[in-house]
Amino acid sequence: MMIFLDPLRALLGRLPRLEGLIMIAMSVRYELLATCPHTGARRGRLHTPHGTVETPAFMPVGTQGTVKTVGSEDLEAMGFELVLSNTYHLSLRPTSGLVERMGGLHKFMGWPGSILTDSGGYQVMSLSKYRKIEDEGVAFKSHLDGSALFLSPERSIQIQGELGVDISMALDVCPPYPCSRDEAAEAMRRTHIWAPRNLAAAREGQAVFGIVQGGVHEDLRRESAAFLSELPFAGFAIGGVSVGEPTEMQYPVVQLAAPLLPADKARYLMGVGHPQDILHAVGCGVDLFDCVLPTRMARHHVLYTLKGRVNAGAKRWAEHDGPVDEGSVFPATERYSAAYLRHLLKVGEFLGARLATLHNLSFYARLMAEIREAIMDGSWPELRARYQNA
RNA sequence: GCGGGUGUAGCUCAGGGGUUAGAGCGCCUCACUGUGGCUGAGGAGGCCGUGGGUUCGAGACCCAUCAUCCGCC
Repeated sequence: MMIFLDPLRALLGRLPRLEGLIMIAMSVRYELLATCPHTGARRGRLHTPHGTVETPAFMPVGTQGTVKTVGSEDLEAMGFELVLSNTYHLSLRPTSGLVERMGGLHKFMGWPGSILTDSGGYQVMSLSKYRKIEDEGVAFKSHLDGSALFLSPERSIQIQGELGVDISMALDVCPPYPCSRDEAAEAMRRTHIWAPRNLAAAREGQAVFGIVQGGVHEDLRRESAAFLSELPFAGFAIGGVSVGEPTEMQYPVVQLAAPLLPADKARYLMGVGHPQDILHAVGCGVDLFDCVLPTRMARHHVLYTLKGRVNAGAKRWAEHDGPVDEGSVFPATERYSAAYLRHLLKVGEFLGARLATLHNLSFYARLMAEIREAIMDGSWPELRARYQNA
């Protein structure tokens, strides 16, 4: 694999905009405030053009420029400072050009906080039957109407620049699980070839995060972390996890990769996860998370509680005149009984999905707030105990 | 009151003499990880209205009865 590194470094050395890249990285800056006395957890701040993100932080997923069923005012009220959106989906509809003409994604969705966009790398996996990967980029056939969309690293970064987001993710190749070692190595190779091309395509002030690949293979993960760490990314992500692998295979990857990433930059674990997964990863030194679970589970009638997930559509709630989650009543949902929520969910009313989403996002917001607190005051073991059934 | 129809799973209904009675919806449990906006996988649940009869054998055929629907007085 080392055979790929030298030509890439040579290529990087010839990039005309390399000097500017150092400045670009400064538009997003990570500030370390404290480390946990019990684990490798880090308490920090991520400074972006749209404010400060207290870390560790969770990003609600807003693929189509909206966190499904909730508004930007709701996200603000729950205390979120950073949301995730998506290059592939927004470039199909309404197109990045339209968003740019409307003043950028922040203004378009009425969101004053920070935004990070996935590059389309995840769609390389999730929409695998609609695309073909080459070294030049990924040729998609739109899942909507079959029209062509070519995402190269340059194009993905350009689109994210037009969207005007705070953090652009590098286009990578996210392999599924299970996959052969050869597939994982090939995905990593392409991700590495593309890494400097992503950086070179960035506008002035556009922060780009690099993504570590390597599947479940220790040597590949080491190689990927080492390779990417030498590039002037504004932050680093661990990709290619939460793609179907069992928990016991995900944890060692995080444990290995997180500490290998530069300590002065933010570390982002993509697509994770369950509350337990987040607690584990924070303990390994991860600062940022995103996951569809709280929002998708809500639409599937499942609420997160400290006692575990609860099916809020179950019949046992039919005449329950109190909240589903007795222990934690969140402001957005406290006035509605479990009986009413169940009714809304069962008949498919939008409000049901919205209330469940508000509940789950509030749960995740509180989890992250308590994580940040526990790192500072040393109460990490107590926090782990509190969430052991969540 | 007369004539006709229908009674099978919580609901709507298949099955019209031959192993252990089925479907859709509903119900229950589990799954969902950088979102293709209610998906997927399992499971529970029936004295086939009631009582008699025919038959080796009845959810099915016969008689009675009850319930219910439609039409006519």
